[in-house]
Amino acid sequence: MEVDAEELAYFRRQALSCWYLTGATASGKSRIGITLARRLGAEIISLDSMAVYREMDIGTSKVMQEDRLGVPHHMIDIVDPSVEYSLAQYIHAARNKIDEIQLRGNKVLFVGGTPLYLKSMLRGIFEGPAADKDFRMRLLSKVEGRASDFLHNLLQKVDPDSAKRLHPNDTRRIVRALEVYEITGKPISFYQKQFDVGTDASECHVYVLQTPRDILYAQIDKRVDRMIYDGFLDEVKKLKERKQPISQTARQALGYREFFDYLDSKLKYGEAVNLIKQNTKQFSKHQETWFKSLSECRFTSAERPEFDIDDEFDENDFNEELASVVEDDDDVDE
RNA sequence: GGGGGAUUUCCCGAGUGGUCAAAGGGGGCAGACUGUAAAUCUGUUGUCAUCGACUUCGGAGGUUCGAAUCCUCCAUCCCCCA
Repeated sequence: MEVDAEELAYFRRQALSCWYLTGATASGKSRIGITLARRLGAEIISLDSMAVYREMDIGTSKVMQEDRLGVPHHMIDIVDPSVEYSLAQYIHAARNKIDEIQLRGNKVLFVGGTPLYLKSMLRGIFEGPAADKDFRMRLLSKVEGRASDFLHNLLQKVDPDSAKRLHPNDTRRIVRALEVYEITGKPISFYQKQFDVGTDASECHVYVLQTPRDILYAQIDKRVDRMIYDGFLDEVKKLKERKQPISQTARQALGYREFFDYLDSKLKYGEAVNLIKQNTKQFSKHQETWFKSLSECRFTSAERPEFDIDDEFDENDFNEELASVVEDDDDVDE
């Protein structure tokens, strides 16, 4: 369970050999990504915590096969919605994909907007224990009727560093920290600290598409309306009617959780739709905060993206092709 | 036409004489974040400003040392009786 420095270095090198295209939701990553991938001769690995789920297409804005213009996409539709997919599973699978693609002689372009996955790809993940449901149940059953800082106090005893770092109300992280300590005998802070060192943006290819807030918000509204027009609610109904219920993780995806609440009569239809828009905007802000905090990121306008590609890359060709792709996309008939 | 109830800071909503720039929630703004992450958690949110000062609780007056809170009139909305 020790962190192997050599292994860490290997994965860093591997991660930095890839390209990354990210940005807030609805900033146009997918379209630009396909064009960029073609320029680079890259295959795309989706960097998205929800696109891994099958049967969740509309609400996750998956790029459908016919729109991929021949660029292979990976890490999409790889698990059943009943599965609790996790960060670590993603990272392990993505690393294998990188090897696979590079062995084929292709480059790798990550495209997606899950910032935690981005950070974990770039900086690594510790080989800690998986979530332990039983442990968590046992722990939480002890909490009943205790003071609100009960868990925090427990953590204070075994892992003061983490206790200091975590707010007493941050139950989720406190539980995880206790869990790691319980299983490994070592504080989670011991494992985590080596991943706080970033790489300078000039040494990697991590591009963040930026859109002015008001424009982005308008795009979000438009996109949500489009999803609904495309049958988003039916998609959610089907998920609700499955014999095998969808996982907690999948259920909390934006748009899905609001429509589930609508279907459970906890929200009126209009309320649900407005909430989807609002929550999506909040999410985009959250993403923005993440990107700002990562030293690896280079920011470029989503309107006219610029990438640092040396070999015979023609910016004009790129923009032209990009324009044609975007055009195809936007014909929303009522 | 008569009787009753409302009007609070961006929104909802507490507050019935001082401890009120005004609870709580939402939204906004900012931040954290490594096995649930499209999740979760935190800070902040009248104005200017260092203490502090100034302007706010539909409007206008009044009572009081002191009012979002009491009185009068006006405006708007709601309910009940005609």
